[in-house]
Amino acid sequence: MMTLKRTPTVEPASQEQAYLQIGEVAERTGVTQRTLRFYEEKGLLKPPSRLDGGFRLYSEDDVHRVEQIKRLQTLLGFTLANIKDMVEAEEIKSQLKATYRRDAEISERRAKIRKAREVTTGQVAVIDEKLAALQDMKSRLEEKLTQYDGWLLHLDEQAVAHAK
Amino acid sequence: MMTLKRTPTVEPASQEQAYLQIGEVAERTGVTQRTLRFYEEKGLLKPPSRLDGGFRLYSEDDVHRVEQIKRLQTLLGFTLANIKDMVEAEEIKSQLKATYRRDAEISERRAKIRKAREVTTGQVAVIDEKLAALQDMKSRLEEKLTQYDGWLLHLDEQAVAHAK
DNA sequence: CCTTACCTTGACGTACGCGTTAATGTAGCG
DNA sequence: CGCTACATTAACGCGTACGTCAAGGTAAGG
Repeated sequence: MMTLKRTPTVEPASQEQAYLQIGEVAERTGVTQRTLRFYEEKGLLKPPSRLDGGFRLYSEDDVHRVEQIKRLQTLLGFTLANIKDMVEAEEIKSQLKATYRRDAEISERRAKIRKAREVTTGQVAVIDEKLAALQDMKSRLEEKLTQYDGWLLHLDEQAVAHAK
Repeated sequence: MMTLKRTPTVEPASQEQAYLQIGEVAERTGVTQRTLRFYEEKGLLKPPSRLDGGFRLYSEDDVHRVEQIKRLQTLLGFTLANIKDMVEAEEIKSQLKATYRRDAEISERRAKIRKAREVTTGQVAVIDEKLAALQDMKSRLEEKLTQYDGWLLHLDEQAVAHAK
């Protein structure tokens, strides 16, 4: 009894990344294991490395990725397809860092960066739309609140008039 | 040929509301007729009045309602169930105006208003969360943009160095 | 009365985002 | 070696938000 496998399974060799199994990632991100596999299947998470037995090994970056996805989804209401486009734009960043210093085809690199810039600009535009809509909503709601307060005051007056 | 039923079908008696059939509403709001019936079925739209033949007759208010629903859904990512709660809170406002001047049970009216106030306050809180998340996202993206710009500048320098 | 445009109520179909078994494999403790 | 905790893939299920027929009724012009 009291078996408890509890340790993260893969200790860092010495100063490398601490890898996590799917259960740990699920716990830390608040999503289910099913969801993690689903995201992988849908291309939202790159296929993680595997332990010999086939167990998935995630990095801290993957954890942040998942958190990012969840924010985009639940708070901002993007679809997974949308989010996929966004994270793919992120991939471009990594690609750019990787290809660095092979200075043949500089113009190609410039083009890629420009495209990434355009994508990001579009995302900002979408966000600005949502911000505007939210602020509009908020001011409407605040108007309602002051209206409610006015009514309550009015009722107070009536009550006083009634009591006298 | 050239039959064209085109007129809104129900002319205002003289100064009343101009009522619209479902097709017109669909066109003006950009949703399908199916969606309008679906919203009605789900309680998001109150059952509209009907023409003798059974055809639905919508008011301008209904049109605004639909636009509101669509904003809440597509821009803010609320579910229809959520939105239903919100529009039901709106109903309370109408109810309150209707019941006005039957001053029996003032305290009951006060309670209803307080509850509506609470609901609205909750909605504002949700919106504030989303606003914060969006602003966070936006600043991240803007950081990325300046990073891209930096890279482009860097590439320019390299190109110059290469050309000299 | 016929045609045409517009509407009605079912009712089944579909895409998305996972949930939930089922059947099975693996890692480590005792 | 066996137990147990944890993992794997495959596949069917489900709630949401409609799409898409099907079969037919209605309004108005010709």
